[in-house]
Amino acid sequence: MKEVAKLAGTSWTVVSYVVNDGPRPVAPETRKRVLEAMKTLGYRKNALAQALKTQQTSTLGIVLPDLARPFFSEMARAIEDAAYKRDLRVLVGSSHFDHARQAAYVDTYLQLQVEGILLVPIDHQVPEGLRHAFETGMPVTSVHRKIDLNIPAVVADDAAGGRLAAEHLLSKGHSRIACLSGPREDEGPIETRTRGFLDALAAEGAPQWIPPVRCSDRDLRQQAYEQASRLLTEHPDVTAICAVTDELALGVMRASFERGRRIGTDLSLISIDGTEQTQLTAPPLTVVQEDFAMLGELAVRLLLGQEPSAASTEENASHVVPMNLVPRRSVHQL
Amino acid sequence: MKEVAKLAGTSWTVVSYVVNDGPRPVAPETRKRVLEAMKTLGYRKNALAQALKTQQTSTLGIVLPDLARPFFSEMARAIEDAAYKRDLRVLVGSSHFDHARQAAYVDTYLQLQVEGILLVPIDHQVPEGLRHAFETGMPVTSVHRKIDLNIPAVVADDAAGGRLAAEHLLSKGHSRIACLSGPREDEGPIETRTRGFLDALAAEGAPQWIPPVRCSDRDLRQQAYEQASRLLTEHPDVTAICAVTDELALGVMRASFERGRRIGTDLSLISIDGTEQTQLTAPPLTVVQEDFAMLGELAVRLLLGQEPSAASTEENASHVVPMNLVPRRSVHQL
DNA sequence: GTGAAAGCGCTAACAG
DNA sequence: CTGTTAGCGCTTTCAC
Repeated sequence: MKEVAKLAGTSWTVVSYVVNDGPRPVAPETRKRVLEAMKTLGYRKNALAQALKTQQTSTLGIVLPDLARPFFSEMARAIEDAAYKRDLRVLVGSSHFDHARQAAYVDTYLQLQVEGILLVPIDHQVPEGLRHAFETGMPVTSVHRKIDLNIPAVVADDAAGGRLAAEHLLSKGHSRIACLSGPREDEGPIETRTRGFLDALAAEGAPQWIPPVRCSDRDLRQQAYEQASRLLTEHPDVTAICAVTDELALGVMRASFERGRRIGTDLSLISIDGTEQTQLTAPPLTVVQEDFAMLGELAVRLLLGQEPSAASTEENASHVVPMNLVPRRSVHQL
Repeated sequence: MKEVAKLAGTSWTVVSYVVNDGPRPVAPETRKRVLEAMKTLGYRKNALAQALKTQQTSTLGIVLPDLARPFFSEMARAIEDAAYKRDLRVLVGSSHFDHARQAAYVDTYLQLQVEGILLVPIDHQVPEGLRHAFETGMPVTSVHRKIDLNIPAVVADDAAGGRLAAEHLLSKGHSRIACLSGPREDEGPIETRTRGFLDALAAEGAPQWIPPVRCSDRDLRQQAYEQASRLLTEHPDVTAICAVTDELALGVMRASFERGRRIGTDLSLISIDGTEQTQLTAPPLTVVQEDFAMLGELAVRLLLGQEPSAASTEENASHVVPMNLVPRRSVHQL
């Protein structure tokens, strides 16, 4: 900067003024000289120094379980897009479902003076250090699952998701409907979806036919396949399956493929998530789709305090983004 | 820091010494007091200030086309993992195949004084500003495709990938083999794979049966499906298809599903990429797999100058990571 | 073993 | 309109 000032024959203050276009006016003449000097020197402001001075890093930190899983990577993209629009950069880290790593990322981000932390938590536990940071003013919002009554959250309407799936299957005349779900938890998206599904079934006077088939967390994708296989053999008369996540649904597709049951023709399948991969399956999957774009948008708005904090309906400041039924080819009329 | 110093009844210098565990020794007694003070005050070092002083941000910048596409998100994860191991944080941005946005990210990262930039380029063009940065000492490496003879790159052995696919199909007795490829380019991974495939076919005395079917970049996934459909109708006697990317392969699966041709039974399919989603298809896809972990690892090593710069075989400092055949269920013996 | 002081590159009073 | 100056929070010589 000094260099630029010298070359332009002025003081660095003025250079700062033109770089930031303020806060004081600069004579057009001077400005031109400065601009020129910047060009020839290839000057680029040091965002670090600027941040140190202004206390504004224009950077967000994201911690999520696994950057390579479609569900999370679509979330990450949505968040990144929302951030980009607002001229914010994002640091991203995968926790790999490891509490220590999750906490480590939170800590680093704190040290880096991010403007806020977006956490897609591993489970309900609040990472070491995050609570304190939040209470002392660091903006924090949890995404996809709530971890604390006070920490704002933006989650999908998982219960409605389950309900939509159930209603859709019912409306197509199914009654022997199975549900493929994840490990039983106390709370969390998986459980909420499952419950929403089951409740809707009951509400429509078609109570659960067989209990939800549970896949354990370890090696989930393999589990999905195995449990689905078991399901199909033990209950050959099942006519429709609701998979609580897309990955689970893919397991069902494989299992039914191997048993010669054609999805969308003699077995219906619906899943909840709606990641892009479900468009590309054979046949394309009917899904209840999470609105990732809105989720991301809302998450950064909430983080930046640009959202009316719709604590109206919820006990805390959490926002709920709607889920939508996207009919494709995997559900047939019975 | 001052606070901590005061509470510990010493000077901030000493606090710095204990925080960094150096460069001067500290009396165990004093150290304990400082540590205590840090705890009670919840002190966390300001990484910005530290970076400003030391000129070390411990941060890498990544720019890639689309964070949500499995191919890139697996790359991103691999890079993130490699970075995490070395205590480096990563900023990530999606260019969305937009040159301006790609350049914008490069520029921001430069301003943020990252220690290096990892670019997964949109095409062969070197983004505005990147070349200059590189030439003035900023570590830069391009990943997945080369953009410049001087800028180090780490790419997969795409030609070998194509060859492996061809050889595998041939070894299973196929001869009416089609190739589903992307838009024709001058160079780049897609083209290299295609060429490798074709060359191997010729080398094995089984020259191309029909020319590669090209999908244009616009709406690639839809194209894959449509072109595959066309291929199957126009050439019903095709017995094996090599899709040059996983996304293309998914299109083939859908098209063949609709035509009642069972993959792995009466139509063989192999694809190149090997993203995780190919394990979950029905049937699981036989693929030529890119070693993302090694790619990421190598990329950051190269970036940090920790790699012997194996310019031996290549004209520039690019590294080539091997590709591996992963036989699954989608290729049948003829 | 400890402390005072300079300075990383920038912003923003505050004078001129 | 422009220039001087004092820090932002930290590291690190250099004296004590």
